[in-house]
Amino acid sequence: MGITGVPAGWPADEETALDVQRELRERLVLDEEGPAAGEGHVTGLDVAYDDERDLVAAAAVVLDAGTLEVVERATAVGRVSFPYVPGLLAFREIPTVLAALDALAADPGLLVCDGYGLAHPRRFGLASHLGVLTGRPAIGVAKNPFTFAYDRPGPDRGDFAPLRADGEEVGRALRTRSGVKPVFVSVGHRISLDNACAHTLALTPRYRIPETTRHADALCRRALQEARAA
DNA sequence: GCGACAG
DNA sequence: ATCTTGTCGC
Repeated sequence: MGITGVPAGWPADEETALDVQRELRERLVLDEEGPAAGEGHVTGLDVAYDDERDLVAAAAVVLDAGTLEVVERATAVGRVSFPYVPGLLAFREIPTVLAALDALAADPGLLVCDGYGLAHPRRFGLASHLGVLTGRPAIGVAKNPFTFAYDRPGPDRGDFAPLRADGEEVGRALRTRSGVKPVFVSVGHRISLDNACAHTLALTPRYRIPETTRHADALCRRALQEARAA
């Protein structure tokens, strides 16, 4: 396994990235229910950075949606492809994430991203971008509210409050653990918001953060450490 | 113009 | 994201 280079033609400046975002947005599919929660595979994706050494490590962990047991794991190490710019996170994370996904032999099923999908300034966050590029159903589960305002959801697991933008529900602040800060769920591609929330609850039997993300987070950090040593 | 701002 | 020990609580 070598180091994945930044793809030829990958946007290098914000203006170009915004153009690409606008183009890909047209391919977003929002009229599908998506796979049922608890069935098939769910794949967690996450990325760790070392900007000092210009290194990025991504992890993809496939789980059995019913048992939440690990089916397969893959990692990829690459070069930083874009600076962090709120609203353009996908351009920073996607090249290496795609490399990790390509290394999988199993069917990824639903892609679970660490970030947003439709709940995005231009309705095309990381989860939507990755969904369109792979053609797969995808959801975004973020740990922070980004720029969206929301009413405090009820105190129990399963309670939620809409994330609104221009009067429309672009996502939900969903309580995955009673009495604990909610997570922020939004549709990425080819799935409904209700179903995205059902999947998120199915993935959080014990912790606030989905099992998919927890596995991917631990794995990409380990991969980054190994890349530093090499 | 000044902050806020997924990871 | 990342820099970072101990510590309170179930």
